[in-house]
Amino acid sequence: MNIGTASDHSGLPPKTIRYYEEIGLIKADRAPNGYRDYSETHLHKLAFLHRARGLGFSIEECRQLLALYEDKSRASGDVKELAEQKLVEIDRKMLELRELKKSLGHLVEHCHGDDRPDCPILDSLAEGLAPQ
Amino acid sequence: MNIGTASDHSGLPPKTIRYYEEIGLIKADRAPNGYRDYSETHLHKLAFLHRARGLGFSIEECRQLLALYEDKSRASGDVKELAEQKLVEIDRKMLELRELKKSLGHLVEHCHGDDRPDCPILDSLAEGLAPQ
DNA sequence: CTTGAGCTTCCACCTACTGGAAGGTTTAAG
DNA sequence: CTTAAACCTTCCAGTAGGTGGAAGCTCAAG
Repeated sequence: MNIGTASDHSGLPPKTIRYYEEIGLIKADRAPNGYRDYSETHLHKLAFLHRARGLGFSIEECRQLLALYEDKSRASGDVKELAEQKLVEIDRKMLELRELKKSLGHLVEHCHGDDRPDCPILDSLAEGLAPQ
Repeated sequence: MNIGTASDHSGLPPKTIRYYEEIGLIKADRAPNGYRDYSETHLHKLAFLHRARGLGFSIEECRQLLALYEDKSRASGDVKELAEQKLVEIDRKMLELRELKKSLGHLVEHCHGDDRPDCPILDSLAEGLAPQ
């Protein structure tokens, strides 16, 4: 499948997919005409990259995460350790999202678009910090 | 409080804090000696920025999110709409994190660092895609 | 067989930092 | 008091991760 279709399915712009190939993150096959050719497996990896990057994982982290899915890495105990470390990081991100959501939800509830002058937002922003 | 202390409390490197000031994202007061001076409110915003950036929100999105907490924005109905739109995005990110976690958890469970050649990872990666 | 969409590479530009130099300030030790 | 470490300042260059656009090739439709 061509890069445009792969783009549609993965959510990544063609430019970005080419860039990822350029930096050795994910290499496409080539059709006889020179066009990049993507398989379902490629699609999965691209969609995975889209998700992971959108969640704040760096390219290097994505490279590690992708390595987890490659045969050569699966034989090593380091891999499991890396995955577990990423799981901890994911839990932290989920917690942060919950806090962010709480802050914003608070805003939506209490500052409902009229001229009410009081806003408890900074309080909820303060989550986890010393009180003012 | 000085930039170093603000850095310790917010988790953002001093360089990044200065950069955020340079692009007009968050402006510090100045002490008589010319040093930047941060209040608790500044700290909250910096910690908020740290969280939001780490979760994949762009600088421009962070600028919008910060605007939600400023008086001038609170009088507008657009603000509520923006916040609700961000809430949808946060829910999506949480869902994606759960999927990512499922994939990785699967890996940790089934590929336990020995030489087992079979791995169901690409299946769980395929979450939401057409089957291979 | 031409027109347009889609692909290729290459190069420049953009965003979001990050490192380092050069120099002023504050703190703590001698 | 002074000197050294650990701050802080600005400025400038470099890096990471794309993104836009030009020039040119390819493919499917009319």
